[in-house]
Amino acid sequence: MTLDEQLDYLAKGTVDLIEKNDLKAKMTRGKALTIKVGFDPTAPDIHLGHTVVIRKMRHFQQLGHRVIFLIGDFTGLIGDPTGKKATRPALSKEEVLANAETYRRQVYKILDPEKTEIRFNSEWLGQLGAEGMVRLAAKYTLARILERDDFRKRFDARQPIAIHELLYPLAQGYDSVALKCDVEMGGTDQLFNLLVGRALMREYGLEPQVVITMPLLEGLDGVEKMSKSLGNYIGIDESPDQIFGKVMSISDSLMWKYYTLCTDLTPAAVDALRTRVESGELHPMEAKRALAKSIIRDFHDPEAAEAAEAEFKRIFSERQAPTDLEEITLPAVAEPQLLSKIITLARLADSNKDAQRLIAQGGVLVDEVKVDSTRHALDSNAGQSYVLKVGKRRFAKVTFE
RNA sequence: GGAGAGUUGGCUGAGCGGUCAAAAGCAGCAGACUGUAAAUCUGCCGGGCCACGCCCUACGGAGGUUCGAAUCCUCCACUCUCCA
Repeated sequence: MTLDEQLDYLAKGTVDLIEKNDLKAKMTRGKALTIKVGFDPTAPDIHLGHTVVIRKMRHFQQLGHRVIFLIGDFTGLIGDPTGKKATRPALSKEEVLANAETYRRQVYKILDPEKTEIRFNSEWLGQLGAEGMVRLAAKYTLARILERDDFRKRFDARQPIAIHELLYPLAQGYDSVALKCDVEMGGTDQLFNLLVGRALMREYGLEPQVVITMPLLEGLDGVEKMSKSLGNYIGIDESPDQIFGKVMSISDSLMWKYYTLCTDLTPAAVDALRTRVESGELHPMEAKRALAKSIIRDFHDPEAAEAAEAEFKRIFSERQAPTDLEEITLPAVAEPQLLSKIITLARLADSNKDAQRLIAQGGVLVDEVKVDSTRHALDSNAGQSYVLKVGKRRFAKVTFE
Protein backbone atom coordinates (compact mmCIF):
# COMPACT_ATOMS: atom_id res chain seq x y z
CA MET A 1 0.00 0.00 0.00
CA THR A 2 1.12 3.49 -0.70
CA LEU A 3 1.12 6.02 2.10
CA ASP A 4 -2.13 7.56 0.89
CA GLU A 5 -3.80 4.18 0.62
CA GLN A 6 -2.71 3.39 4.15
CA LEU A 7 -4.16 6.67 5.32
CA ASP A 8 -7.47 5.92 3.64
CA TYR A 9 -7.55 2.47 5.19
CA LEU A 10 -6.98 3.89 8.64
CA ALA A 11 -9.49 6.68 8.11
CA LYS A 12 -12.22 4.26 7.07
CA GLY A 13 -15.17 4.38 9.44
CA THR A 14 -13.67 7.04 11.71
CA VAL A 15 -15.68 9.98 12.95
CA ASP A 16 -12.85 12.31 13.98
CA LEU A 17 -9.28 12.17 12.78
CA ILE A 18 -7.37 15.06 14.30
CA GLU A 19 -5.30 15.91 12.40
CA LYS A 20 -5.00 13.79 9.33
CA ASN A 21 -1.94 15.74 8.26
CA ASP A 22 -0.29 15.07 11.59
CA LEU A 23 -0.87 11.38 11.10
CA LYS A 24 0.57 11.56 7.63
CA ALA A 25 3.63 13.38 8.91
CA LYS A 26 4.18 10.77 11.60
CA MET A 27 3.80 7.94 9.12
CA THR A 28 6.15 9.57 6.66
CA ARG A 29 9.01 9.11 9.11
CA GLY A 30 8.72 5.38 8.60
CA LYS A 31 8.93 4.46 12.26
CA ALA A 32 6.34 2.22 13.85
CA LEU A 33 3.81 4.40 15.62
CA THR A 34 2.56 3.87 19.15
CA ILE A 35 -1.21 3.56 19.31
CA LYS A 36 -2.96 3.68 22.65
CA VAL A 37 -6.49 2.71 23.55
CA GLY A 38 -7.66 2.63 27.15
CA PHE A 39 -10.02 0.10 28.69
CA ASP A 40 -11.89 -0.07 31.93
CA PRO A 41 -10.42 -2.59 34.39
CA THR A 42 -13.75 -3.37 36.00
CA ALA A 43 -15.60 -4.71 32.98
CA PRO A 44 -13.47 -7.34 31.34
CA ASP A 45 -16.32 -8.50 29.19
CA ILE A 46 -15.63 -7.16 25.78
CA HIS A 47 -18.71 -6.61 23.71
CA LEU A 48 -19.43 -5.78 20.13
CA GLY A 49 -19.30 -2.07 20.90
CA HIS A 50 -15.66 -2.36 21.95
CA THR A 51 -14.79 -4.29 18.85
CA VAL A 52 -15.41 -1.26 16.68
CA VAL A 53 -12.30 0.38 18.08
CA ILE A 54 -10.43 -2.89 18.43
CA ARG A 55 -11.00 -3.57 14.76
CA LYS A 56 -9.35 -0.25 14.02
CA MET A 57 -6.45 -1.21 16.30
CA ARG A 58 -6.00 -4.27 14.19
CA HIS A 59 -5.81 -2.11 11.09
CA PHE A 60 -2.85 -0.30 12.62
CA GLN A 61 -1.24 -3.60 13.46
CA GLN A 62 -1.68 -4.79 9.93
CA LEU A 63 0.35 -1.79 8.85
CA GLY A 64 3.14 -2.67 11.26
CA HIS A 65 2.42 -0.32 14.13
CA ARG A 66 2.65 -0.91 17.85
CA VAL A 67 -0.63 -1.14 19.69
CA ILE A 68 -0.93 -0.61 23.43
CA PHE A 69 -3.96 -2.07 25.10
CA LEU A 70 -4.04 0.09 28.18
CA ILE A 71 -5.92 -1.09 31.20
CA GLY A 72 -6.98 1.88 33.28
CA ASP A 73 -6.54 0.35 36.69
CA PHE A 74 -5.63 3.72 38.19
CA THR A 75 -8.22 5.77 36.35
CA GLY A 76 -10.65 3.03 37.32
CA LEU A 77 -10.46 4.42 40.84
CA ILE A 78 -12.13 7.50 39.47
CA GLY A 79 -14.41 5.96 36.92
CA ASP A 80 -15.01 7.91 33.77
CA PRO A 81 -17.71 10.28 34.97
CA THR A 82 -19.99 9.90 31.99
CA GLY A 83 -22.72 8.27 34.06
CA LYS A 84 -24.09 8.99 37.44
CA LYS A 85 -22.09 6.52 39.42
CA ALA A 86 -19.11 8.62 40.31
CA THR A 87 -16.90 6.35 42.31
CA ARG A 88 -16.32 2.69 41.93
CA PRO A 89 -14.93 0.23 44.38
CA ALA A 90 -11.19 -0.09 44.16
CA LEU A 91 -10.01 -3.38 42.73
CA SER A 92 -7.31 -5.40 44.34
CA LYS A 93 -4.12 -6.14 42.48
CA GLU A 94 -5.26 -9.72 42.00
CA GLU A 95 -8.60 -8.70 40.57
CA VAL A 96 -6.95 -6.34 38.13
CA LEU A 97 -4.59 -9.06 36.95
CA ALA A 98 -7.41 -11.55 36.64
CA ASN A 99 -9.41 -9.09 34.60
CA ALA A 100 -6.40 -8.39 32.43
CA GLU A 101 -6.10 -12.07 31.73
CA THR A 102 -9.73 -12.17 30.67
CA TYR A 103 -9.16 -9.21 28.40
CA ARG A 104 -6.14 -10.86 26.87
CA ARG A 105 -8.02 -14.01 26.05
CA GLN A 106 -10.92 -12.11 24.48
CA VAL A 107 -9.09 -9.40 22.66
CA TYR A 108 -6.73 -11.75 20.88
CA LYS A 109 -9.70 -13.01 18.93
CA ILE A 110 -9.25 -9.80 17.00
CA LEU A 111 -5.79 -8.45 17.71
CA ASP A 112 -2.44 -9.91 16.83
CA PRO A 113 -0.84 -11.02 20.10
CA GLU A 114 2.63 -10.46 18.69
CA LYS A 115 1.99 -6.80 18.11
CA THR A 116 -0.02 -6.00 21.19
CA GLU A 117 1.30 -4.69 24.48
CA ILE A 118 -0.88 -4.79 27.52
CA ARG A 119 -0.07 -2.09 30.05
CA PHE A 120 -1.56 -0.69 33.24
CA ASN A 121 -1.71 3.00 33.95
CA SER A 122 -1.12 2.58 37.67
CA GLU A 123 2.45 1.97 36.53
CA TRP A 124 3.04 5.71 36.11
CA LEU A 125 -0.02 7.30 37.70
CA GLY A 126 0.61 5.44 40.93
CA GLN A 127 4.15 6.88 41.00
CA LEU A 128 2.88 10.40 40.59
CA GLY A 129 1.86 10.92 44.20
CA ALA A 130 0.02 13.91 45.60
CA GLU A 131 2.69 16.31 44.47
CA GLY A 132 2.74 14.99 40.96
CA MET A 133 -1.02 15.12 40.77
CA VAL A 134 -1.00 18.75 41.87
CA ARG A 135 1.60 19.58 39.27
CA LEU A 136 -0.44 17.79 36.63
CA ALA A 137 -3.61 19.57 37.68
CA ALA A 138 -1.79 22.89 37.39
CA LYS A 139 -1.50 22.33 33.65
CA TYR A 140 -5.21 22.65 32.99
CA THR A 141 -8.01 25.02 33.93
CA LEU A 142 -11.50 24.56 35.23
CA ALA A 143 -12.95 26.49 32.34
CA ARG A 144 -11.36 24.07 29.90
CA ILE A 145 -12.54 21.07 31.87
CA LEU A 146 -16.06 22.46 31.82
CA GLU A 147 -15.90 22.48 28.05
CA ARG A 148 -16.66 18.83 28.39
CA ASP A 149 -20.31 18.50 27.63
CA ASP A 150 -21.36 16.13 30.37
CA PHE A 151 -19.57 18.18 33.04
CA ARG A 152 -21.18 21.28 31.65
CA LYS A 153 -24.63 19.73 31.70
CA ARG A 154 -24.30 18.40 35.20
CA PHE A 155 -22.92 21.72 36.36
CA ASP A 156 -25.77 23.64 34.76
CA ALA A 157 -28.34 21.18 36.03
CA ARG A 158 -26.86 21.56 39.53
CA GLN A 159 -25.97 17.90 39.68
CA PRO A 160 -23.08 17.04 41.96
CA ILE A 161 -19.62 16.79 40.46
CA ALA A 162 -16.97 15.49 42.81
CA ILE A 163 -13.54 17.10 42.47
CA HIS A 164 -11.80 13.84 41.67
CA GLU A 165 -14.00 13.39 38.62
CA LEU A 166 -12.38 16.45 37.13
CA LEU A 167 -9.06 14.65 37.36
CA TYR A 168 -10.14 11.84 35.09
CA PRO A 169 -9.40 13.55 31.79
CA LEU A 170 -6.07 14.76 33.16
CA ALA A 171 -5.07 11.30 34.29
CA GLN A 172 -6.01 9.83 30.95
CA GLY A 173 -4.11 12.57 29.17
CA TYR A 174 -1.09 11.87 31.31
CA ASP A 175 -1.12 8.29 30.05
CA SER A 176 -0.35 9.67 26.63
CA VAL A 177 2.49 11.73 28.06
CA ALA A 178 3.95 8.73 29.85
CA LEU A 179 3.71 6.51 26.79
CA LYS A 180 4.63 9.20 24.29
CA CYS A 181 1.73 8.12 22.15
CA ASP A 182 1.49 8.92 18.50
CA VAL A 183 -2.17 8.07 18.26
CA GLU A 184 -4.97 7.60 20.76
CA MET A 185 -8.33 6.19 19.81
CA GLY A 186 -11.69 5.83 21.46
CA GLY A 187 -15.41 6.15 20.92
CA THR A 188 -16.83 9.52 20.02
CA ASP A 189 -17.75 9.98 23.68
CA GLN A 190 -14.01 10.02 24.37
CA LEU A 191 -13.24 12.96 22.12
CA PHE A 192 -12.83 15.41 24.97
CA ASN A 193 -10.54 13.15 26.97
CA LEU A 194 -8.46 12.40 23.92
CA LEU A 195 -8.04 16.07 23.14
CA VAL A 196 -6.92 16.76 26.70
CA GLY A 197 -4.15 14.28 25.99
CA ARG A 198 -3.14 16.34 22.99
CA ALA A 199 -3.04 19.52 25.05
CA LEU A 200 -1.11 17.93 27.92
CA MET A 201 1.50 16.48 25.59
CA ARG A 202 2.20 19.97 24.34
CA GLU A 203 2.52 21.15 27.93
CA TYR A 204 5.09 18.45 28.54
CA GLY A 205 7.01 19.37 25.42
CA LEU A 206 5.97 16.32 23.41
CA GLU A 207 4.58 16.10 19.93
CA PRO A 208 0.81 15.94 20.36
CA GLN A 209 -0.90 12.67 19.64
CA VAL A 210 -3.27 12.15 16.76
CA VAL A 211 -6.82 11.62 17.95
CA ILE A 212 -9.17 9.18 16.28
CA THR A 213 -12.73 8.50 17.31
CA MET A 214 -14.97 5.71 16.14
CA PRO A 215 -18.77 5.76 16.12
CA LEU A 216 -20.59 4.40 19.13
CA LEU A 217 -22.55 1.29 18.43
CA GLU A 218 -26.11 1.27 19.66
CA GLY A 219 -27.08 -1.72 21.72
CA LEU A 220 -29.84 -4.22 21.11
CA ASP A 221 -32.50 -1.66 22.00
CA GLY A 222 -31.32 0.49 19.14
CA VAL A 223 -31.27 3.61 21.28
CA GLU A 224 -28.70 3.51 24.05
CA LYS A 225 -25.08 2.83 23.32
CA MET A 226 -24.09 -0.73 23.84
CA SER A 227 -22.96 -1.27 27.40
CA LYS A 228 -22.78 -4.00 29.91
CA SER A 229 -24.59 -2.05 32.57
CA LEU A 230 -27.58 -1.48 30.32
CA GLY A 231 -27.67 -5.15 29.43
CA ASN A 232 -28.11 -4.38 25.76
CA TYR A 233 -24.87 -5.91 24.60
CA ILE A 234 -23.50 -8.80 22.63
CA GLY A 235 -20.46 -10.17 24.42
CA ILE A 236 -17.50 -11.39 22.42
CA ASP A 237 -17.35 -14.39 24.75
CA GLU A 238 -20.96 -15.39 24.43
CA SER A 239 -22.05 -18.65 22.92
CA PRO A 240 -22.80 -18.77 19.19
CA ASP A 241 -26.47 -19.41 19.95
CA GLN A 242 -26.63 -16.38 22.18
CA ILE A 243 -24.95 -14.14 19.65
CA PHE A 244 -27.16 -15.36 16.86
CA GLY A 245 -30.33 -14.68 18.82
CA LYS A 246 -29.19 -11.29 19.97
CA VAL A 247 -28.24 -10.18 16.48
CA MET A 248 -31.62 -11.32 15.23
CA SER A 249 -33.25 -9.19 17.88
CA ILE A 250 -31.88 -5.90 16.62
CA SER A 251 -34.22 -3.87 14.49
CA ASP A 252 -33.99 -4.14 10.73
CA SER A 253 -32.83 -0.56 10.43
CA LEU A 254 -30.07 -0.89 12.99
CA MET A 255 -28.65 -3.87 11.16
CA TRP A 256 -26.92 -1.63 8.65
CA LYS A 257 -24.88 0.12 11.26
CA TYR A 258 -23.77 -3.24 12.56
CA TYR A 259 -22.83 -4.23 9.06
CA THR A 260 -20.70 -1.14 8.76
CA LEU A 261 -18.98 -1.33 12.11
CA CYS A 262 -18.83 -5.02 12.91
CA THR A 263 -17.82 -6.62 9.66
CA ASP A 264 -14.96 -6.01 7.31
CA LEU A 265 -17.27 -5.30 4.40
CA THR A 266 -16.50 -2.09 2.57
CA PRO A 267 -19.06 0.70 2.74
CA ALA A 268 -19.86 0.05 -0.92
CA ALA A 269 -20.61 -3.61 -0.25
CA VAL A 270 -22.91 -2.72 2.60
CA ASP A 271 -24.78 -0.24 0.45
CA ALA A 272 -25.21 -2.85 -2.25
CA LEU A 273 -26.69 -5.29 0.23
CA ARG A 274 -29.00 -2.65 1.54
CA THR A 275 -30.23 -1.83 -1.94
CA ARG A 276 -31.06 -5.47 -2.52
CA VAL A 277 -33.11 -5.60 0.68
CA GLU A 278 -34.92 -2.38 -0.07
CA SER A 279 -35.81 -3.52 -3.54
CA GLY A 280 -37.33 -6.67 -2.09
CA GLU A 281 -34.77 -8.90 -3.73
CA LEU A 282 -33.32 -10.02 -0.42
CA HIS A 283 -35.38 -10.68 2.69
CA PRO A 284 -34.29 -8.55 5.66
CA MET A 285 -34.29 -11.63 7.82
CA GLU A 286 -31.81 -13.27 5.45
CA ALA A 287 -29.56 -10.24 5.60
CA LYS A 288 -29.72 -10.33 9.37
CA ARG A 289 -28.87 -14.02 9.44
CA ALA A 290 -25.84 -13.37 7.30
CA LEU A 291 -24.77 -10.62 9.69
CA ALA A 292 -25.18 -12.87 12.70
CA LYS A 293 -23.09 -15.56 11.06
CA SER A 294 -20.36 -13.12 10.13
CA ILE A 295 -20.09 -11.94 13.71
CA ILE A 296 -20.01 -15.48 15.05
CA ARG A 297 -17.27 -16.41 12.60
CA ASP A 298 -15.14 -13.62 14.02
CA PHE A 299 -15.41 -14.79 17.59
CA HIS A 300 -15.84 -18.51 17.06
CA ASP A 301 -15.59 -20.31 13.72
CA PRO A 302 -17.61 -20.96 10.56
CA GLU A 303 -19.00 -24.26 11.81
CA ALA A 304 -20.28 -22.61 14.97
CA ALA A 305 -21.99 -20.00 12.84
CA GLU A 306 -23.81 -22.60 10.78
CA ALA A 307 -24.80 -24.57 13.84
CA ALA A 308 -26.14 -21.46 15.56
CA GLU A 309 -28.26 -20.64 12.56
CA ALA A 310 -29.69 -24.15 12.44
CA GLU A 311 -30.47 -24.09 16.13
CA PHE A 312 -32.15 -20.71 15.83
CA LYS A 313 -34.37 -21.95 13.03
CA ARG A 314 -35.23 -24.98 15.05
CA ILE A 315 -36.25 -23.09 18.19
CA PHE A 316 -37.82 -19.94 16.84
CA SER A 317 -38.96 -20.69 13.33
CA GLU A 318 -40.10 -24.22 14.03
CA ARG A 319 -40.67 -23.72 17.74
CA GLN A 320 -39.04 -26.94 18.77
CA ALA A 321 -37.03 -27.68 21.84
CA PRO A 322 -33.29 -27.07 21.52
CA THR A 323 -31.05 -29.98 20.65
CA ASP A 324 -28.99 -29.76 23.80
CA LEU A 325 -31.74 -29.55 26.35
CA GLU A 326 -30.62 -28.59 29.81
CA GLU A 327 -31.11 -31.49 32.21
CA ILE A 328 -32.31 -30.65 35.68
CA THR A 329 -32.77 -33.14 38.46
CA LEU A 330 -35.13 -32.47 41.33
CA PRO A 331 -35.76 -34.56 44.42
CA ALA A 332 -38.77 -36.84 44.07
CA VAL A 333 -41.90 -36.14 46.08
CA ALA A 334 -44.67 -38.64 46.69
CA GLU A 335 -47.49 -36.11 46.34
CA PRO A 336 -48.04 -34.39 43.01
CA GLN A 337 -46.34 -30.99 43.03
CA LEU A 338 -47.66 -27.72 41.67
CA LEU A 339 -46.16 -26.98 38.31
CA SER A 340 -45.39 -23.43 39.37
CA LYS A 341 -43.27 -24.80 42.19
CA ILE A 342 -41.41 -27.11 39.91
CA ILE A 343 -40.68 -24.28 37.52
CA THR A 344 -39.34 -22.17 40.34
CA LEU A 345 -37.24 -25.01 41.73
CA ALA A 346 -35.81 -25.59 38.28
CA ARG A 347 -34.95 -21.88 38.21
CA LEU A 348 -36.94 -21.33 35.06
CA ALA A 349 -38.75 -18.49 36.83
CA ASP A 350 -37.66 -15.98 39.47
CA SER A 351 -40.35 -16.80 41.99
CA ASN A 352 -43.42 -18.89 42.44
CA LYS A 353 -45.48 -15.80 41.69
CA ASP A 354 -43.54 -15.26 38.51
CA ALA A 355 -44.10 -18.87 37.48
CA GLN A 356 -47.82 -18.55 38.10
CA ARG A 357 -47.93 -15.46 35.94
CA LEU A 358 -46.21 -17.26 33.11
CA ILE A 359 -48.66 -20.13 33.34
CA ALA A 360 -51.63 -17.78 33.48
CA GLN A 361 -50.42 -16.07 30.33
CA GLY A 362 -50.09 -19.31 28.47
CA GLY A 363 -46.32 -19.26 28.36
CA VAL A 364 -45.70 -22.69 29.80
CA LEU A 365 -45.67 -25.98 27.93
CA VAL A 366 -45.17 -29.38 29.49
CA ASP A 367 -44.13 -31.97 26.93
CA GLU A 368 -45.29 -29.69 24.12
CA VAL A 369 -48.73 -29.18 25.68
CA LYS A 370 -49.83 -25.77 26.90
CA VAL A 371 -50.82 -25.66 30.56
CA ASP A 372 -53.94 -23.66 31.28
CA SER A 373 -54.26 -23.77 35.05
CA THR A 374 -52.01 -22.24 37.66
CA ARG A 375 -53.00 -25.13 39.89
CA HIS A 376 -51.77 -27.75 37.51
CA ALA A 377 -49.73 -30.36 39.36
CA LEU A 378 -47.33 -32.99 38.10
CA ASP A 379 -46.59 -36.45 39.37
CA SER A 380 -43.24 -35.98 41.09
CA ASN A 381 -42.39 -39.55 41.92
CA ALA A 382 -38.91 -40.83 41.18
CA GLY A 383 -38.38 -41.56 37.53
CA GLN A 384 -40.90 -39.01 36.23
CA SER A 385 -39.50 -36.71 33.59
CA TYR A 386 -40.92 -33.71 31.76
CA VAL A 387 -39.76 -31.32 29.07
CA LEU A 388 -40.66 -27.82 30.17
CA LYS A 389 -40.84 -24.78 27.96
CA VAL A 390 -41.21 -21.54 29.86
CA GLY A 391 -41.60 -18.47 27.71
CA LYS A 392 -39.83 -18.35 24.41
CA ARG A 393 -36.33 -19.27 25.30
CA ARG A 394 -36.26 -21.17 28.56
CA PHE A 395 -36.24 -24.90 28.13
CA ALA A 396 -35.30 -27.74 30.43
CA LYS A 397 -35.81 -31.40 30.93
CA VAL A 398 -36.74 -31.97 34.53
CA THR A 399 -36.36 -35.40 36.07
CA PHE A 400 -37.32 -36.48 39.56
CA GLU A 401 -35.20 -38.95 41.47
C1' G B 1 -21.89 28.66 59.56
C1' G B 2 -27.26 30.24 58.31
C1' A B 3 -31.97 29.62 55.49
C1' G B 4 -34.87 26.66 52.27
C1' A B 5 -36.12 22.31 48.98
C1' G B 6 -35.83 17.24 48.42
C1' U B 7 -34.91 11.47 49.21
C1' U B 8 -41.03 6.78 46.30
C1' G B 9 -40.66 0.07 43.06
C1' G B 10 -34.62 -1.55 37.73
C1' C B 11 -34.81 3.86 35.84
C1' U B 12 -37.74 8.54 35.19
C1' G B 13 -41.67 10.37 37.99
C1' A B 14 -47.18 11.17 40.44
C1' G B 15 -49.16 10.53 45.22
C1' C B 16 -55.62 13.72 49.10
C1' G B 17 -54.14 10.25 56.76
C1' G B 18 -57.80 5.35 55.08
C1' U B 19 -60.53 3.05 48.66
C1' C B 20 -52.00 2.51 47.97
C1' A B 21 -48.55 -3.25 46.46
C1' A B 22 -48.57 2.74 45.38
C1' A B 23 -50.62 6.95 38.78
C1' A B 24 -47.89 7.55 34.27
C1' G B 25 -43.71 6.66 30.98
C1' C B 26 -39.33 3.63 29.95
C1' A B 27 -37.09 -1.06 30.57
C1' G B 28 -38.43 -6.24 31.34
C1' C B 29 -41.67 -10.63 30.72
C1' A B 30 -45.80 -13.30 28.29
C1' G B 31 -49.49 -14.00 24.44
C1' A B 32 -51.32 -12.92 19.48
C1' C B 33 -49.59 -11.87 14.81
C1' U B 34 -45.23 -12.38 11.79
C1' G B 35 -40.34 -12.42 8.43
C1' U B 36 -36.93 -13.05 13.75
C1' A B 37 -35.60 -12.87 20.30
C1' A B 38 -37.77 -7.04 14.03
C1' A B 39 -42.36 -3.99 13.95
C1' U B 40 -47.40 -3.79 15.82
C1' C B 41 -51.35 -5.02 19.25
C1' U B 42 -52.96 -7.05 24.10
C1' G B 43 -51.87 -8.50 28.96
C1' C B 44 -48.50 -8.96 33.09
C1' C B 45 -44.89 -6.66 35.92
C1' G B 46 -42.83 -7.33 45.37
C1' G B 47 -43.20 -12.16 47.88
C1' G B 48 -45.82 -16.56 50.15
C1' C B 49 -49.78 -20.02 50.10
C1' C B 50 -52.89 -26.42 45.54
C1' A B 51 -55.76 -19.35 47.11
C1' C B 52 -59.06 -16.38 42.00
C1' G B 53 -58.89 -14.91 47.97
C1' C B 54 -56.03 -14.35 52.36
C1' C B 55 -51.36 -13.24 54.55
C1' C B 56 -46.36 -11.00 54.74
C1' U B 57 -42.74 -7.25 53.42
C1' A B 58 -42.22 -2.35 51.03
C1' C B 59 -42.23 4.41 49.76
C1' G B 60 -33.76 7.14 52.65
C1' G B 61 -32.84 5.29 58.34
C1' A B 62 -34.69 5.26 63.52
C1' G B 63 -38.49 6.58 66.72
C1' G B 64 -43.45 8.90 67.66
C1' U B 65 -48.81 10.70 66.96
C1' U B 66 -53.27 7.97 65.24
C1' C B 67 -58.32 2.93 65.18
C1' G B 68 -55.22 3.64 60.65
C1' A B 69 -49.17 6.87 57.77
C1' A B 70 -45.68 6.82 51.54
C1' U B 71 -48.76 10.88 53.36
C1' C B 72 -48.43 14.36 60.18
C1' C B 73 -44.26 15.15 64.18
C1' U B 74 -38.97 14.40 66.10
C1' C B 75 -34.01 12.97 65.35
C1' C B 76 -30.22 11.01 61.94
C1' A B 77 -27.98 10.30 56.97
C1' C B 78 -27.53 11.97 52.06
C1' U B 79 -28.50 15.44 47.79
C1' C B 80 -29.65 20.25 45.74
C1' U B 81 -30.40 25.73 46.03
C1' C B 82 -29.53 30.56 48.06
C1' C B 83 -26.74 33.56 51.62
C1' A B 84 -21.86 33.89 54.30
